[in-house]
Amino acid sequence: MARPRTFDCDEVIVKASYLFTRQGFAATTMDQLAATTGASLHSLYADYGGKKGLFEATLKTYLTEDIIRGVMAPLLAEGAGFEDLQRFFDDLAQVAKSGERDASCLICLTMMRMDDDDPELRGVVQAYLQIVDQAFRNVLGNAKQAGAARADLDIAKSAAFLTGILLGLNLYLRSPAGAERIEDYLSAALASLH
Amino acid sequence: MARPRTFDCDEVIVKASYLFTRQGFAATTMDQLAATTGASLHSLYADYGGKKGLFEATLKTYLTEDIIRGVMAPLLAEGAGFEDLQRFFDDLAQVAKSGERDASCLICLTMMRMDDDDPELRGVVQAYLQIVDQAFRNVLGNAKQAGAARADLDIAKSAAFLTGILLGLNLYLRSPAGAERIEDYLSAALASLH
DNA sequence: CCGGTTACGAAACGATAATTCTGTTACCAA
DNA sequence: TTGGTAACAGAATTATCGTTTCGTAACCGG
Repeated sequence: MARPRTFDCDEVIVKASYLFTRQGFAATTMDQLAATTGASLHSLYADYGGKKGLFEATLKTYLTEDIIRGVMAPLLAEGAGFEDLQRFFDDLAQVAKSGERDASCLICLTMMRMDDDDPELRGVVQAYLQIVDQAFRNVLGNAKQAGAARADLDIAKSAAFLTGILLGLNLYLRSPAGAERIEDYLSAALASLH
Repeated sequence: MARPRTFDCDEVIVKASYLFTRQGFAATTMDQLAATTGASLHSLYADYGGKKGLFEATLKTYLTEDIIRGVMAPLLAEGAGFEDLQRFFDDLAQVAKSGERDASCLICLTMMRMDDDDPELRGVVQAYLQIVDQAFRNVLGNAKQAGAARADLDIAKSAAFLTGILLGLNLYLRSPAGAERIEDYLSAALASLH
């Protein structure tokens, strides 16, 4: 009945996510977004209401797809244990070694860049922290039960610790610090749990 | 011989530092800077060449005054030991408890927000990381020598670890995570060194 | 008191970028 | 084929903000 879109809706979010992560919200223009996503400026406004709306949509998709279904999935899985945590950290170290600056997490970037107290963004960040905390609690709880961790391990405290380690990694990745430094950091963090 | 300035040069940097930390570089306007610092727009341009120049001057002053002469001084002092590190972390926890969002470090914010590879900013960030590393190495070295730390403690690795802890704290401070979470994080990090 | 130097204040400029508008084009159901 | 819907392209609009300019005011040595 009508002219079909010449772009893929999912692709828009993926490409936008890339741009926002690389350049940040402020430095990314609507023209760039239109050019990179393949959608027309008009369509972006029609679909998302504006730059902010597009950003929020991107952030939410990033949280569910990349975080929950992606990197965090192995830790959220039932029965995930210490070996999964080890693999998780090894993968992160691998990322650090590859030297990709835009490998850092879009939500962590948002955390650092949020100016005002935007309730929408704040909500996504909070959801992110909750998921991460849940994942670590899961792993630590299983490890404790399996005897892989100290019997006196404080689950809540250690989860908060690991969450902070993840946040620290994000900043480390944006810094001029070398990959060895970051590997040292991660291995020391993980070792402290044993 | 000429009309005297109606503002204090040092004050300009302090106030600018506050604004930049709170809102970030992009979101802070020259008008705000002029209004807050008390200097006229004209004078800001005359003295610093522009927004970027003012930011760089602010960053450098922040590094020397607030970081080197301020928070890091006790750890850089000759003979600084574990008890100084403990106090350092306690102070940070205290900051977290006070709930001041703008307590996070301007240089860490810059790290996260740097878009392009500005050599000027990159230099300051690198200097910051070096100072922090040096401080932690100093403390850890002294602690090891005094027998307060394990004899097999890897100084370089542990310093990289503590640096990451500091970075993580900065992100934690900007997040909606509560103060208890952050206290748990810090105490777990410190405990892991024993 | 005067002249020169410097800072102030406000208005103006120019560029960038978000948003809106308008005319045109592509599809598809009837 | 045709009419209607929806997307496209790009120009126009508007707002924001960094930067510059300019006339005025304040200070101080002589």
